[in-house]
Order: sequence, then C-alpha cells, then structure tokens
Amino acid sequence: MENNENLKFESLYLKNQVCFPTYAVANKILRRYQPLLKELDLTYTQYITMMVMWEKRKVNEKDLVEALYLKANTLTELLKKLKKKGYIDIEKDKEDKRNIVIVLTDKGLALREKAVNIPSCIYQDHWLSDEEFILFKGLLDKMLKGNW
Amino acid sequence: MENNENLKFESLYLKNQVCFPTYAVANKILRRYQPLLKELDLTYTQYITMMVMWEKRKVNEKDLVEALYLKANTLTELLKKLKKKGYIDIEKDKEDKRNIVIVLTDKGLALREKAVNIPSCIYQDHWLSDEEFILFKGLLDKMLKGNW
DNA sequence: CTACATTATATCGTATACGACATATTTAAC
DNA sequence: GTTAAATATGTCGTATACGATATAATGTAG
Repeated sequence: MENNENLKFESLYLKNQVCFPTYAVANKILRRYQPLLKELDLTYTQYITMMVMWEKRKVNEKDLVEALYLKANTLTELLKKLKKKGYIDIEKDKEDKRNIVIVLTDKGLALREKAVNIPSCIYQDHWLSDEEFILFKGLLDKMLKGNW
Repeated sequence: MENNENLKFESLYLKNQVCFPTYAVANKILRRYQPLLKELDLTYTQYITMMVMWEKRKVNEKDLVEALYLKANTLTELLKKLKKKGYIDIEKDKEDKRNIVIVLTDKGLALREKAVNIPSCIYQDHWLSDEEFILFKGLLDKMLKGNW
C-alpha cells in the first residue's frame, strides 16, 4: 500500500524533476555573476542586454525581447535604468513611431573593456568538462528553439 | 582590425554563452508552469516547496533551504503564504528554539491529488527526446552538486 | 476612408530572489 | 560561568519577471 502510494506520486518527487534543477542551476548562476557584475554596476539581466548592444550597437526593443527570450514589460524598466547609467540612449523610430530604438553610447561601448574578463572568471571552475559544456549548450539551444 | 576586435570580444557574444540559455530556459519553464499551477493556487516556488513537504511531511526551514538551493530569506515570505493558504503549519522546534519546523497539513496533503497530473502535462511536448532528458538531468545534477 | 484588428510599448500588481544587516539561540572557549 | 563565535531566521531594499490590461500608432477590410 505504501509502495503503491510511492509509485503513484513518484512523478512529484523533487529528485525526479528536470525543471527543478534547471531552475536551481539558473539561480546558482545568477548568484555567481552578481559579485563580478557589481564592479560594472550591472545586474545579470542588464549584462545580457549589454551583450546584445555591444554586438548590434542599435536595436528595436522588439528584437531585444526576442534575443533575450523575455517579455517587453520586463525590459521597459531595465532599459530606463541602463539609460540612467548612460550606457544606452532610447529613441523613437521615425519610420514607425510604435517602435523604440535602443542605441549604444560611447560610455556603454567603453564598458565592454571591463566586461571582457568576466566570461573566463565565470567558466574557470570547471563545473563541467569541455565536452559536457558543449553537450549542455546544445541541449539548451534546442530547448530554446523548441515550440513548447 | 575588425576581425581582431571580433576575436577579442568573442567571449561576450550572446550566442557563445552557456549561462544565458540556462537562464532563458529556466524562464521559459516558469512561464510554462504558471497556467497549470494557477489552478492549484500555487506559484512555481511554492510548488517545489510543496513537493518537499509531500515527501517529507515535516522539515526544518534549513533543510528546505538546502533541498531547494535557495536562501532562507527567500523562503520566509513564501512559507507565510503557504501557511495562509492552509497547506502547512509553522512551528518552533522545542529542542532548539532557533529552528523552525514546517509541517504539512491535511489540506496540503490533499492538494497532491490535484498536482499529480502536472508532471505529465509539463513533459509531454517532447522538448527533448527521452535520452536527451536523462543526459540533461545528469549534467544539471552534476552542476548542482558542484562546488562553484 | 473609416471602423476594427494588429502591433509595439508601457503601467500596474504580485511573487520571487538576493545581499546586507539585525535578532535570537545555542555552543564553545578560557 | 560569562563572553564571544556560530547558527537559524527575519527585515529591508533593490531588481527582476510575468500576466493582465491600457495606450498609441499602423494596417486593413469593405
């Protein structure tokens, strides 16, 4: 009887979840970034936003939302903060006045010189082997692209 | 020159990150759970807390914090909410009055009957194949246990 | 060419998460 | 045995994230 109950509710044990460790690892990653990013006066979400800006220099909010897999309302506040820090400018698209265009400032570009050391700091402690990292990233990218 | 710059800042491209897709997949997972959990009047973090309670029936806050890979202050508010909903009771440990003991109520246990269908709903859309899921979970568990 | 749908953002309310710091017990040191 | 260190929680302030809803601009149907 006790055994039957175990069987019935097996799918609800924490140790049998895939979503839970994904969530927990994501939290662990955010905690790890925080002290490093504090020196740049960036939060993690601000940092990945800046990554897009360093690469593209100029983007629609819509494109940013898609690149970061977030919702527009999450970015609204964040972009105001990055503007306040002087890393970006926020403009209206003259062609289509619904669009917001975000432009990297010189100060924002300069920040990249300080950020360039972060990835090696983050990945240096060998949480996984090189092969495992590649495998892991492949699975993640598949999940991100997947339509679920 | 342009090529040299690309090389120098390659590590800062979003597409070369491992942390970013982990974070993005975790967000995607949370969004997926939300409508299902709404029917149980639970958030995702409340749900994984209940998973521990369904299995253990009675735990220290400290053990809960360790099981969920969170910080104690994150759980304080959450436990108050679960108590308010009647799913748990919060007691002082008489042996060591620093400890808080969380106890599953009958109402909390009954909720498990409604929750038992959630895992199959969540995993049914084949984001990954069965083999990939096992692989993915193995990597996640390794990362969670890792000391970084 | 006007009413209605669509699109891109913004606002608001709720629920995390965390670090920094404070508090209450318990343990340990001398 | 008192004082100091360690442990377990709680409070506070900040920054996400999201759904629901509102608003403004553009597209489109008839």
